[in-house]
Amino acid sequence: MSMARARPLVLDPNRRDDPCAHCGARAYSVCSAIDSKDLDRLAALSTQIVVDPGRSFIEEGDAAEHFFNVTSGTAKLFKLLPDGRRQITGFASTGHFLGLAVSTAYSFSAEALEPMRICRFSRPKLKLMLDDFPAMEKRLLEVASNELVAAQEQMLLLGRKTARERLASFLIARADMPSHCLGHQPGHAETVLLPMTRNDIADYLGLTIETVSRTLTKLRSEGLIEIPSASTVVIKRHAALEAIASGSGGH
Amino acid sequence: MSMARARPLVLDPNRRDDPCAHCGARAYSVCSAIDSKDLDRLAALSTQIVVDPGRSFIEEGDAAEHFFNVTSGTAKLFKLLPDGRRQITGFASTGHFLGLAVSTAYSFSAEALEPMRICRFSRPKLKLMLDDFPAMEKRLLEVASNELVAAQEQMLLLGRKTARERLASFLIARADMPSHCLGHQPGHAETVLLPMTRNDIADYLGLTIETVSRTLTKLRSEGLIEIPSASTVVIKRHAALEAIASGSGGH
DNA sequence: CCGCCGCCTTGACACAGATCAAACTGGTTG
DNA sequence: CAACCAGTTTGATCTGTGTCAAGGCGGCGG
Repeated sequence: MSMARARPLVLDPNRRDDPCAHCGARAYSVCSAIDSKDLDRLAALSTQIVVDPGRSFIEEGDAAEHFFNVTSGTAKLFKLLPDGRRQITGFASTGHFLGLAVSTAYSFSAEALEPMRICRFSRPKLKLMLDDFPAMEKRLLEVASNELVAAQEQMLLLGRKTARERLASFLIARADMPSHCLGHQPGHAETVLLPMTRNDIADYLGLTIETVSRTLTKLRSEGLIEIPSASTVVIKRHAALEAIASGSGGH
Repeated sequence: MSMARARPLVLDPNRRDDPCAHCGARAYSVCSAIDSKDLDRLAALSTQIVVDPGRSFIEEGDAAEHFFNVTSGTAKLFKLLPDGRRQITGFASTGHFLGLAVSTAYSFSAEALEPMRICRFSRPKLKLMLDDFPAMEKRLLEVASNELVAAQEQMLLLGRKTARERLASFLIARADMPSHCLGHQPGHAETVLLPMTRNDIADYLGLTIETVSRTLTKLRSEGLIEIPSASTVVIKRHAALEAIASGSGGH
């Protein structure tokens, strides 16, 4: 490839050189708090890893030795009960920071849905570095606060919304997702891509796969959405769907 | 009172002097990150407020102008749907820090269950002060991370546990609560006090009041708990209850 | 001390969503 | 291109929890 010849150093596999400079997630991630001139110090702490779909890279209960920063792709984060019941607590895509759990063990598992690139940091080393970069600590607090708000919203969904409202909320949330999470323009996307299976959606929304399927079929038959393929939903009536999602949609 | 004469300055109502020094929550709260010598600066930013039971002090959607630190008493934190369905996302008692929401508006409401004393800070002023005290920022991140873990556990409960498991989890969590949340010795308390109504428990666990009542009655009839009064539960078989809570309790 | 009122418990029944079962679909392999 | 397979859809039935309704209990004020 001609690009290989134009920038040989970058592609040289023996040189782990300046990964941040070419990181697509940098602008959206916690790293944005770090000055360009200090990036090499951050880069020195990081290891780039690749995770294939279906592969886990965090196992609930394991010693929490690393922080992770998703560079591309999507993962599902989940907790299990001993009999196999599963709750997906979120999906992590480009820019997402993982591993905030305070204790010494991870409190959830993470598995790739799509091919992923992840930037991995030694936990103790990054913690030390945080002392020198309060701006990054500030950014982490911001991120954690945002996740907390999202978690509370999800509790409302799981505790009090109907299946119909849960699906509507899920689709609206996906459609309103920041553009870098999947490369489309900002604002509502009317086409929503679902990299996860129906089973994952069910485990995220506290439902069964059959209820998810039936409810989507119903929304389609009412003209609110179209489903050109199992992993693609087109939102036809965004406002109506939003009304359902918020709990003021009737039925 | 003789104490009044011994320390007249403290009790002088016109002197808002050094509230932190006598704050019972200090050791457990984010303030523990602040050196004694800097406490006066923190105290200068704070206003002590008292909230009667049933009174709200945070209203979802209102401009987020303050941070709060619970000094004594307990509040319920909740979100509402337009038709009145309610999800309680947590209970905040002594030492709890509130108001982390990033956006400009609160994402939940808070209402006192018991008489409360709260330490209130101006949001922008405290944020400025954080720049000078990275230790406090670190502490806040710790707190937020802990809450995130708790929120994920609650999602598992709301999405995947049965009514029986939810009640068991709730009672176990209350029994294992840090001692400063209600003044008993550390470790399991076998006597659990419930300052909230059955309705609040129901809205916290994503159930109805009737199901909460019936399920508690059932646990009692099985000899796992006793219910000397509506607001007191005595755990008779902690291990068995824990097994149910974790999802490996049979039935 | 009595009566009221809010909260809690208990019972009978209904229903949203779970479970069990079977057929369909689209992509992949030999 | 046929057979397969994982994931999805659809159908029939069941059930845990919700809903509606009727007491019971305990604390507070008069």
